[in-house]
Amino acid sequence: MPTYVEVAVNIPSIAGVFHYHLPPELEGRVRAGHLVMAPFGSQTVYGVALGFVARPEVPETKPLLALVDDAVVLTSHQLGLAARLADTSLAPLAACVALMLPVGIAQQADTLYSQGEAPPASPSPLQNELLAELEKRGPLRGRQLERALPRRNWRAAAAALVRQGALAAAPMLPPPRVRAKFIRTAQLSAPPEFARANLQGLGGTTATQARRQKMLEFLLREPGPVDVAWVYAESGGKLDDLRALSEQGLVMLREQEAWRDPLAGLAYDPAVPPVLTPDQARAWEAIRAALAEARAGQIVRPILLHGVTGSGKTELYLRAVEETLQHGRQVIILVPEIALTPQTVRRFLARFPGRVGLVHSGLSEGERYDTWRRARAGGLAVIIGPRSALFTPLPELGLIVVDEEHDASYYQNTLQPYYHARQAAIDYARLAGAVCLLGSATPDAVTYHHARQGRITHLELPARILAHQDTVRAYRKRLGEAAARYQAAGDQATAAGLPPVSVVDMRAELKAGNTGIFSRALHAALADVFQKGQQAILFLNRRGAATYVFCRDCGQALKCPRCDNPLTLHGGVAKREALLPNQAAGGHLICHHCGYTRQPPKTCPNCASPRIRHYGMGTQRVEAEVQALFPDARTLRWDHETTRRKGAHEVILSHFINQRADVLIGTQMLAKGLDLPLVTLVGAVLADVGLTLPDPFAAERAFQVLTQVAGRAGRSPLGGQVVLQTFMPEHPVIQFAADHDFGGFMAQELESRRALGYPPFARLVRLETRAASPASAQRRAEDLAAQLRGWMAREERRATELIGPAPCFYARLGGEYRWQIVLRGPDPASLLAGRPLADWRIETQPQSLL
DNA sequence: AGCACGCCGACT
DNA sequence: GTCGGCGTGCTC
Repeated sequence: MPTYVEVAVNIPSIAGVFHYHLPPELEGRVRAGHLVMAPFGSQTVYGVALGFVARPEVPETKPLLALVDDAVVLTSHQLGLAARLADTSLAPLAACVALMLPVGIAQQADTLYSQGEAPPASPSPLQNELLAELEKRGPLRGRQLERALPRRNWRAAAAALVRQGALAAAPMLPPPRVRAKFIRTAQLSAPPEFARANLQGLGGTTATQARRQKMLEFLLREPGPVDVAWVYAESGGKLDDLRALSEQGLVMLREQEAWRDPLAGLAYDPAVPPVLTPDQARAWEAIRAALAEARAGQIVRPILLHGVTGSGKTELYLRAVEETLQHGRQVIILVPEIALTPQTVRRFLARFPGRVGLVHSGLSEGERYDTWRRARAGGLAVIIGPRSALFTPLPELGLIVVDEEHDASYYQNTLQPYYHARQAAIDYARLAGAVCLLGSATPDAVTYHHARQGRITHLELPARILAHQDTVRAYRKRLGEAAARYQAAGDQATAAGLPPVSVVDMRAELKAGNTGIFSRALHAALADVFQKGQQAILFLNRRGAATYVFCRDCGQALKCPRCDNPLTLHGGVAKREALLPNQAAGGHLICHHCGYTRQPPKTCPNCASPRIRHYGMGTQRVEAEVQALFPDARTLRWDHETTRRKGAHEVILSHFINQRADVLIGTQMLAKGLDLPLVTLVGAVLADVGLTLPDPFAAERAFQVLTQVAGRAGRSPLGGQVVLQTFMPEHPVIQFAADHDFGGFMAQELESRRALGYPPFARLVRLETRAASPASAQRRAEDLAAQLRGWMAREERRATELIGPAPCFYARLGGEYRWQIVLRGPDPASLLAGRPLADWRIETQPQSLL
């Protein structure tokens, strides 16, 4: 009676799991979490053993072919997390398992094509191209042919040729792309006295003799095994010399596994932990207690560490890490994608030298693999990285930190599974018996609500700590300013207020005859900052900017007469003309809720002003304006265009931090947790952009981005100020942001979510389809809506509501037309479990309905 | 993902 | 009559 194994095959789009039996040679060797090779249809694939079953689902099973690696690729907790992710995201289990495999370890199967014996009978042009390609390049894999003949149906052409015998096709499984790296080491193997006695008579010519002598002398100084490359460098010798010494019994040659360490060569100073403020000390007690409870085997609630920018959250992370490490457990620290600057990492490196592993997109495949392997072997105790770092295998996970937990980069929406790393971290911590620590200055509405309800432990750090005493001292010295002008700051931990925010009504500017993009107040503030040699940030909200249509006299955005949703402009004018009078604009206005369409009006329906504009300007435009007004100011742009190059973020940032520019002009990226000491002015060029998007999460996003960007000012004893320019000065989001009133904003936002039935008071599922024509997308959406209504009726789901179908806000993406259906209710995802919806894009925790 | 099977239109 | 388009369904 053979053993049956359940396997998730490494083809992410395959929904099911499959049963195999163990051949005799693998009996007793395979465990859950092992990477195995299995026959699958006509191909051979990699897969992950999930566990054993007593009785296979099918009468005939095939045998597993091989065990790829003796160590498991997924820990038991990771297998649990994969199953949980598959359940909650409705994605195939194989896709969730694939998420946790290091890139390159499990290649996907392919077919190798080579020229056949028989001549092709009347080949088509495509077949000739295919054969010519093989003639030129030799045998090719399917993936290579795909690239050589993109978007052509070469597979059918190839199949016909195979039938004729003009082409040979063989299934193949590429070997894992990454391998451990080995280096050769040398070590003295004889007692030093013996080696010294043998320094003469090492054979060969005098030159050879001298080289080998040098080698021995070097090894006499080095106690342990050393990389042979060093030995060569010291002696001018090579492997033959070492071999000769080895034969004489003087030297031992060995192969040693080497880690490719991305942090090698990064300098840091060990740091001493500072004294905690009373707020920090209180929070720390709660965190320490939770860590102790978790170690005692209790399930502990996640913790929200809620503190304004600069309130000392990072120090608490560091203490929690230290405490966890002291008990022999490991830590994962998730950070937003962009925050992975040396600035962030250095504090952890300084505190835990040699124990920190860094995961990020800039690593080579080999470096990433080695970090993964080292973590799995227990050689790294702290892993820092973006959302994917959550899936680093660790033998005994004790703590997961999610820094800036509200950050949008924790949500994956490009590939299946569509999941939120914050939720995954909470689930994973529970499975692994670890503590999950969430930190933010502006927590997500859902997190915040749960913290208020007690489902998450809520710890607050209300006071700000002054930072950057040293930088500011240097600044004062340089400019010779009287230090007395600033309040004397203590050596450590002095409370500092949040910067004052002024709201500028751009309608009044217009009435006063100022038609420029900067108000008089912002202009004066910029002049002051430049004159003092300080720095400024100009923030431009791009989200929704292109379609924001509003009246420049009364500030009203145009709304749908049927459902009061903001109307959006489609097919409008080119961006550079966006601030010209309306007659230049074409296109039409659409409501994305109900489909209402109209021409852009000539006058404002609210106040009859003819000055209706749609807004659109880029960072280039702002930069040009600054240069025109302040010819001496050095500008620096930080936007999508200037950061496309790898490492560009770091370059721009260090440029600005080192004061090689006076003003940084950028988009959303500016809002991330950057620490820019000399910035004393933040200007939001048009703060209301993004408020009028037809999305239930628009207000929260806009508030977050404004609060975060305002927090960039005044992080030092120099103080600072924020200027928000707006056409809607009375809008609550602008008001709450200006008052730094997170609690007030959230109270109102949650009340409105409750009234309208949005998360956290209901759950949403977003189903999206894409098609080449709008009509076919619409038809598919309507067909599914009918089907969904049928299922809802059959299951008597009266509390579940179907919204739509409607075209998505971003109705065209990559040449395809998008339509969507939204389900809302207590548990709408359960309606879809197990349904045949493979070609639909389904998000169970949508972060936007655009 | 691959690949077979099966059903329709346009070529030798 | 066959080739080849691609829609559907299956792989333990």
